[in-house]
Amino acid sequence: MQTTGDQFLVKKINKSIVLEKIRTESPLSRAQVSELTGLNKGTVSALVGELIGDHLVYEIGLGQSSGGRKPVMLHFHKTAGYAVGIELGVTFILTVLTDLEGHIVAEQRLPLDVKQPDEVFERLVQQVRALLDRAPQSPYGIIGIGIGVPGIVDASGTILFAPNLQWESFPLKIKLEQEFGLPVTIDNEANVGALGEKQYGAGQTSDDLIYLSVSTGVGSGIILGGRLFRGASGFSGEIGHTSIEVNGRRCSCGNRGCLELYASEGALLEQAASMGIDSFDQLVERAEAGAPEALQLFRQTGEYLGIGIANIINSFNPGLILIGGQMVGAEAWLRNPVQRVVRQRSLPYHREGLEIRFASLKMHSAVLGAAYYAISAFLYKDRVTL
Amino acid sequence: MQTTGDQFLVKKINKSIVLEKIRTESPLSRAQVSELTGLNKGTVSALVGELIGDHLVYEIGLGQSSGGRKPVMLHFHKTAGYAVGIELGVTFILTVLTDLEGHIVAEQRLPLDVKQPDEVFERLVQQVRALLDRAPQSPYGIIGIGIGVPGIVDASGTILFAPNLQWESFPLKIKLEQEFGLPVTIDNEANVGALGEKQYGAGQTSDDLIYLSVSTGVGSGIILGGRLFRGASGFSGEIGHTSIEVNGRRCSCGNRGCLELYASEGALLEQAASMGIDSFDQLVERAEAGAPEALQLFRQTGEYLGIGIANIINSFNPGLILIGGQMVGAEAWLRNPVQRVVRQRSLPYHREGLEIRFASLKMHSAVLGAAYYAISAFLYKDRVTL
DNA sequence: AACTTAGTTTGTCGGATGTACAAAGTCGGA
DNA sequence: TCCGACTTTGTACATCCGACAAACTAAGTT
Repeated sequence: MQTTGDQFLVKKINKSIVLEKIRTESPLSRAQVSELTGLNKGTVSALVGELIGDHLVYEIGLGQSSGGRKPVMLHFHKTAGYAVGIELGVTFILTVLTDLEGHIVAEQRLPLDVKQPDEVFERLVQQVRALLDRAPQSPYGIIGIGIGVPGIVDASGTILFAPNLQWESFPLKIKLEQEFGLPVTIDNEANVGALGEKQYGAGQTSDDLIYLSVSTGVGSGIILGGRLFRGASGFSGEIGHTSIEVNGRRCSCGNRGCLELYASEGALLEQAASMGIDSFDQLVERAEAGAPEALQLFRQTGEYLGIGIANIINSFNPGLILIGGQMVGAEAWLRNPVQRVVRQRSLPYHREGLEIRFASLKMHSAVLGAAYYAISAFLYKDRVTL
Repeated sequence: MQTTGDQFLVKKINKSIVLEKIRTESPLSRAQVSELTGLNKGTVSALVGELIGDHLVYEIGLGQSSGGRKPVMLHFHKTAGYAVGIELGVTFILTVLTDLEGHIVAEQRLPLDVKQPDEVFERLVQQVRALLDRAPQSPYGIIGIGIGVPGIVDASGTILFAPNLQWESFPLKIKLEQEFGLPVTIDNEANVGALGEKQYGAGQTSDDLIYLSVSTGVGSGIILGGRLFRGASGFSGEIGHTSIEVNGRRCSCGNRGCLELYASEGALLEQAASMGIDSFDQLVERAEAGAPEALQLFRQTGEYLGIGIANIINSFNPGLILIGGQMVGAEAWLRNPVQRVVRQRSLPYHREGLEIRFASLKMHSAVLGAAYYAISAFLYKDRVTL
């Protein structure tokens, strides 16, 4: 039984449209909203009235006249509530408190030296609790918790498998909801990163974008037609485990020649070990100092990354590719080799109108995406998009 | 200015839902439609009344009573109009006339020995004209022409590039519309093939499926969330030109180690040449006779295909992979190697709930998909889906 | 006769729309 | 500087449309 149409549906649609416009393009007057959306002036008036009652919109005062009565300018009420965004990393927990526009009002980073699920969960809870204490008063208070994790998550919010944490079947969503009594949204780190960049970062211009999260491994978040594409079971985007070398090295996943064996932080450090380097930051320092081996290593990584990206371009024909994760720190040395290889290997028509950029939120793509997840779940609870 | 909601939108949505239900699950009574859709009985009555007035639904008579008044059974009026479906191949033009349920009522196949755009276009027009003459009388007559082509098509219906036909920038849609004064829909052969299998063939069960068209090259049609995904500019699905071998052979596309150099009819025939074989059918004959070299060739092709498919699975997490194109003729020898390699190389969670099948419409996937394109454009002109 | 099921009719309700209008401006000319 | 003409903003009100619930008719079964 699918969603059918009735008057309530119509109202939900229109109210969402009005809120969305004000949220993304404020300040706006009622008249401008009517103009921009095509909705009747009276309709806009009524809906804005409700949104003001909902504390989601407020009047900021009079604007400039353009030859007639002065307009009443409307703003999105970004402090009507706050969201918690979490990135559960392999070696850290990053938590932020944001307003409804995704501005960070508090931030905490806790290094992680343990991996046991229950231990980690306890620290996670502590972090969130500390953050909640710092939340300002607001009409709605904390509206939800969003979290990105380094693993595969099913529809019920259970982490099925997180290789780098060595977790299996951990019902994180349910446990967090029980702990805090707040709505919890959870997804793969690459998916929330994609969402973050699309909403607040370098991805705002494109509706068909692929966010590549290049860290220990290579994951991706796929946004098609403006929406996150999760695949049939919610596991889409494991681009790090596509094979680019039929008889390449064996990967822990069972496949051979996986992209992330050649183009990831893990692959990079493995090779850098022979140079006596054991962290990404060290390697970046060397490159900054102009060490040829370091530069060569980055160039090679960029080239492999370009191969993976060309494959994505030919398959998906996205409008934008965003490179994120740890690897954004090496943008200076990666940019050219990536671009060159993509130019060589992708199809000409696909390349037209395509952009390749680096994530602009840097280390915050995922936390902000996670927070936005919670925010959009709150703002558009029963939203219907056409 | 986006689509906003009003009463007309509601009606369009509901009318589409009712028609869709009757079209796909007839015979149904009004009461059953109400039950299945969740729409009020009165609403269904009114909408069915209109659909009957539109000649799209008719009453077939009384059905079985289940303890009360006998229901009036409704049927989709599949002969209210006819659609033309065309597959423009490299060596042939296949045209069909179908009713609105996609049943073929007339079919023509013309071998093509020319490639010049104007020549081909002329023959195409002749074929269509001959088909139109054979169309039965019906309330709507011919409702549209759908066509699948072996190349890249832009949003305006221009064939930008068709390598195997050696065409560039040919405005096929506009020319056909001028010629026949009928609505024309046009898309890549793999995309219409995907649509055909999804609608009438082996893909009816899945909303996230990838149709692999394995013929001279390897293309794909990607259906996500029940809709065809075209990419940012409409060129998605060139999976044949994803690289599976970094330093593999050069491909005409500029890339190296492209999948279709290893797993396509073209690749197969190239290798079969040394056996004195120069057509796909000959190779199949040999395999049927049990010739070890032929069997080995198919096995190898299946293995490479499996590698490409594993990459697709890990990237997209589809619910179903359909193998179509010429290669369906070799299902018997391909099935096992493909399955084996996919089992070895795809991620376990992605493999769960995934099916790999061969296209069930065989050579008709594309024509029927093309016809369905035209049919759905007619039935759901201003449809809005939620 | 009592109960079921199918389908229609009728009145109600919610929400978008168009029109009219009041409020509050701008602007140009005397 | 003042005044009248015109603009723009936002609200009020009557109307229309379509879904819905409930009552009702029709036609069966048990």
